[in-house]
Amino acid sequence: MRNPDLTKEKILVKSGILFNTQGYKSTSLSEITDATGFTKGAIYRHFESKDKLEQESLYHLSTILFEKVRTVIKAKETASEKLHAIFQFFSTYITNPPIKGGCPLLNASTEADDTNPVLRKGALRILNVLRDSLVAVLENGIRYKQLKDTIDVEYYATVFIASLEGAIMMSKLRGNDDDIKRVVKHLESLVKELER
Amino acid sequence: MRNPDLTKEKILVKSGILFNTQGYKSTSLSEITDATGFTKGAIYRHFESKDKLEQESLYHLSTILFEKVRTVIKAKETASEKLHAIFQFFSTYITNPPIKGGCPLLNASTEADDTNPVLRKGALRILNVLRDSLVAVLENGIRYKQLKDTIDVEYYATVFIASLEGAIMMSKLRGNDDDIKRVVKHLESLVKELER
DNA sequence: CCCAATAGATACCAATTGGTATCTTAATAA
DNA sequence: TTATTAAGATACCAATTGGTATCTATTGGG
Repeated sequence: MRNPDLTKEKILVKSGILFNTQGYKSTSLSEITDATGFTKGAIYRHFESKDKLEQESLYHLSTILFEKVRTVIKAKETASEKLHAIFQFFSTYITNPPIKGGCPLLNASTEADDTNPVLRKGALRILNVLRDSLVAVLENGIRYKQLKDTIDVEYYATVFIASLEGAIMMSKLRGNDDDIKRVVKHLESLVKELER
Repeated sequence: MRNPDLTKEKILVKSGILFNTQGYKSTSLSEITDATGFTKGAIYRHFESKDKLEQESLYHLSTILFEKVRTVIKAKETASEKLHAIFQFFSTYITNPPIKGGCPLLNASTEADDTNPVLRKGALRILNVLRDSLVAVLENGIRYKQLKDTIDVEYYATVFIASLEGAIMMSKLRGNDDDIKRVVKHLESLVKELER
């Protein structure tokens, strides 16, 4: 009947949804107990404080995100195809959200003011991993002669992430995928220019 | 001595900073009384509820933003120069923030989940005004033969805003302007292609 | 100069916050 | 089967939350 590992997992899943939709500080313990069906006693057995739960929850959200991105990348052969797949993944982010409440990077980053170093650190990690993934795809594309070797990979990785994240914000706000589709279209044309 | 209009203005200014840095729901009335030096009595005389204060505060923030953008645009002649000036304005947003706590659009939009229609509406309004401004600049550029007449203005306005907002998120998170500068560089080159 | 209106301060309210101490119940090892 | 450990529930805590009722003091109009 009892399964502490599963309990912790359930708490992470449910609180992750709440944190990602309502914000970390604005989500109360009682909302988490309501959502999970567990009591405060159970939560504080698995997490030493709410801050720690927020931290682990963000980490949990990011691993879900990375997993999705990684499988999307792995499924394709060439750099262009991989980039195309990543863009496609983001363009369905609003209409078919893999994680409720929008992008965890955007959410955590926005909430992370100077008074919340934990969220900031977590968000920074997501940004770095995401960037490293894109840089790797671009570098491999250059190595295997799929892309021009004059490409500034950091530059394009930055442009890709910024455009996609901004577009997610816009599309989520508007409630449709018009904006993200426009941006993806633009990024597609950008990638075409990078091909050799 | 007493000046109710000034009092209201002061409350809006101070609470605006707090809301924009810490978030709307996470900022408490007591933080606002501490920051303004006024008491709850004063605040509730000018604003019927905290929700209303949040709403008016966001509106106040947005007018500051629009004012800045508008002067930046007005100071230039051609469409390219206007766009250049807007990009420049955004590129100094992190190192020299006109409003503490990052972009009000990004912040309000991220916090505005389905349970906060007031913030959502305010954010949507900012996005629309911003977009309309860019569209107007592009259309005028076309009209006066500065830009190619084949341009999809909505498309480019979206790409501009998404890139800039995403870049602001990244640069604010990283604590430097590397990312926003990269993105602006990219947008500059985009504009070059639009010129005729 | 005084008085009515209003700006703002003070004092309260129930509800909720994160957190803790304690208790019960379920699983496990002997 | 029983004793031990740990999982989770219950009951509490002080502090804080948004909000209100009341009170004081300042203001401008007559």
